[in-house]
Amino acid sequence: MLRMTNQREVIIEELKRLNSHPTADELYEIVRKRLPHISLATVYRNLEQLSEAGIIKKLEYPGRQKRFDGNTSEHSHIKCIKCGRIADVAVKPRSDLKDMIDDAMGFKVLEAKIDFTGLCPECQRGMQLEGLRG
Amino acid sequence: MLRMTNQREVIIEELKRLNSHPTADELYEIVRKRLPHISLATVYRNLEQLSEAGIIKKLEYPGRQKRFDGNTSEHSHIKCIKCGRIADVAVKPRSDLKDMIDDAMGFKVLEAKIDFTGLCPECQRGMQLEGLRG
DNA sequence: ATTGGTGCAAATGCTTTGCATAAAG
DNA sequence: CTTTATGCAAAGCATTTGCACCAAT
Repeated sequence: MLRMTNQREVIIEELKRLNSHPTADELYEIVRKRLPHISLATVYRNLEQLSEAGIIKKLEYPGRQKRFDGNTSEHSHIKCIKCGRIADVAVKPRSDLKDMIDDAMGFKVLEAKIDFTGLCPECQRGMQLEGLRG
Repeated sequence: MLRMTNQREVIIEELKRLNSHPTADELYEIVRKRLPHISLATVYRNLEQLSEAGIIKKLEYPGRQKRFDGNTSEHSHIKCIKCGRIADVAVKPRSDLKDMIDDAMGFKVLEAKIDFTGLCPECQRGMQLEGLRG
């Protein structure tokens, strides 16, 4: 069973406090302010275990780093193609997406989720500036 | 501009011939039968350039390796959570998914796609066997 | 006392890059 | 001839792991 260590407690606290979706190393930098000797491996191990336990959520998107969410309630995300930032998104009630499949080639469909990508407000501004320059 | 080298030609040919969605190293092993001295780096570089040029498609899913598709026509995929295999999927005509967003937090939505995950026929069988054993 | 957790450094796995040489246009 | 491409080996980056020590139950 999971034991409540100091490290684990601080990792949970800090992640739940944030409403962003940090990567393991971003959270490591935050947690380090309270526990200067914590190891990055500990952060990785805990994020993995805590998401398995359903205490946090692991957001696996294509690209480099995984991101983590302290908010475990059902909600959708949108990811910025430029900076990788992830934001929460409110989605209208919808009919079951799984019904949209006509032919799944013998697969057993376990999950069907909408994957939004876009540009965050910051990167939209950045691109306008680039346009002015050249 | 892209030059047509022997290596590039064989990479395109073999990928378009397949109806699977190989990883870079899987395709490398296939191409190697015709070009034994080709480098894995060449395969990676070409897959990147060819997908930028729209000649093939890069499938970026969470998890370990990227996969590539010689079929560039619009179609959906489903990925097996166990073995990572990707299959094509036929999806019913649907209203614009982008309209499902109520609040995108200021993001400019560029893409909204349905992301299916499931178990491929082989892995379903595998799990039945495991069930009998354990 | 007995697990499970931690810090560290090293290893891993996929992918990218630097560089000298070779081939395409 | 001037790019662009290639092969090789080395580097990169996010993540995982082995191991000796430490701490929670």
